[in-house]
Amino acid sequence: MTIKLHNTLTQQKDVFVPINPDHITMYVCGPTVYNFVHIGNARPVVIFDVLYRLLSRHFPKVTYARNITDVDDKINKAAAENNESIKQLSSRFADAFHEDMAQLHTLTPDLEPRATDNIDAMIETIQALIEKGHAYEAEEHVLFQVSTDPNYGQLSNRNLDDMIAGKRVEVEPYKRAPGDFVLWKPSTDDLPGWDSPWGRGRPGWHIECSAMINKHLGKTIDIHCGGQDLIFPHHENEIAQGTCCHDQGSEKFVNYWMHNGYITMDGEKMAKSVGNFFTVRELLEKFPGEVLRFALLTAHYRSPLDWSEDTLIQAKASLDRLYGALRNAPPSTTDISHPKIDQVEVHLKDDLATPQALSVLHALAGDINKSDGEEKAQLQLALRQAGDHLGLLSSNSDDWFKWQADSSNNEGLSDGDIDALIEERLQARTDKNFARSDEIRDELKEQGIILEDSKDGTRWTRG
RNA sequence: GUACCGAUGCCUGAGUGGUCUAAAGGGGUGGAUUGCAAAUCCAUUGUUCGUCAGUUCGAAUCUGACUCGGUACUCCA
Repeated sequence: MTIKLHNTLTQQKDVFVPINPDHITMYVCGPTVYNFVHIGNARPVVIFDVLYRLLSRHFPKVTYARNITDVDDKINKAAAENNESIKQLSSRFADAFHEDMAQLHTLTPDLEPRATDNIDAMIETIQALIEKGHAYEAEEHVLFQVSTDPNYGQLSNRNLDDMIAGKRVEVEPYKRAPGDFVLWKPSTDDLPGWDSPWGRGRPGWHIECSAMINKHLGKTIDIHCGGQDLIFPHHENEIAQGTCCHDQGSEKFVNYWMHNGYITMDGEKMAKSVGNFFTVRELLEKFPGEVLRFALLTAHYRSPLDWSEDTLIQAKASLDRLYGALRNAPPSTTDISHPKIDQVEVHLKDDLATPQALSVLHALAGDINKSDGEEKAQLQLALRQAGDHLGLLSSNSDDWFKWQADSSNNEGLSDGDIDALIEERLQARTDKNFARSDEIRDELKEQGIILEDSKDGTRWTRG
């Protein structure tokens, strides 16, 4: 019954014990919206969507928050280049992000706070940190003084002495110690800024999450998720801010920290800065979103997942098999119980073991293909429901097999063209004119259309 | 320098002391089915888990060394 989650704080799988079983709180670090997201950015969104679905099945209320960072130096730069406001730029890419994530069948978070809507909360948090002696002003900046937090380094399992200060980036001269990080920084007139007790400026990167969690979810939340690359410094700094701003500095900020592994390309981390990435948008031109989602779930979320064309081809083939088992399934929304649905749940409750959960889906598909009648119908319902636990198999199976890349341009045969040719072929077959019949089938195959004859007629698939 | 992760069969990818003669899918091969196909079903393929030592009655799983690759200490999911 218990749910186990890998907690970066303890570096092991822990039994999930909620703060309040009647209301779970989870927060996922969302995108900085200055361009289209790549498939690596999509991984946490899909993975923690599975977590959200799981928690929602086991607890009466789950509040899932995912922020949108809409002020940041990369945004400022991009907006300036386009000669538009950061609001215009960030809104456009936030919309694009929502569209892309919808294609991946992810559920909408309950809250989606934006940084620029929460500047006041950030200023309050910074003020509290100054009052409690954890932050100081220097040259119009406000900095967090890391040495005042004895627990600093707890999440990333490192101590300041072991880190080589300024190894890769120059240490600013106004810092008291190299590890101190910016809470607030001044803006010149040409940059976005907000009035504050320290002059016109803008927030540092880490403060928004701490402040928004505090404001929207509470002092201590159950689960905080994100990519591994956020462990340090982002999440380490969030903990420092999020605990030190409270009266009881020892109050926990987050009970369970979950981090997903990287998507790699030829073994190397996919990253915008490296340039080795595919945007979700371009991948969606070639494959249905569900294929991307499935591919992201084939590996365990903490393992690296190497991305290639073959990854998608194999994911598509697997989904074809599952949807094949659902063909001619009776429409129904009835909740049913089946041991294999329970098996899926058992795997998901074990730190989101999605690969094992997917293997159960395949077992169900095999059962379906070997059964018929009422038993088959029941098994199909079970597969639909098991798939729903993973956010999969919600499409109509006929639509699935007729999915067409680039449906906007009219290259290739329309559904009507195909049906007409099948009609002609049927007549040829009735006449035992197999030469003509096979000719039509070969023509269609040239166009990527695969035919399947059965006693109930001929159906087709875009391969 | 410090901290950390990975290396599994043709491919993707589970498995962290015995039920592993390694899940599941993809791929290959043979058979059933089909006018022929496709889909489906059945069978089959891979004694093998980076290397070398060790612990153990027993290791893919634990320990040590090594090799290779990657990550963090910059922005990053």
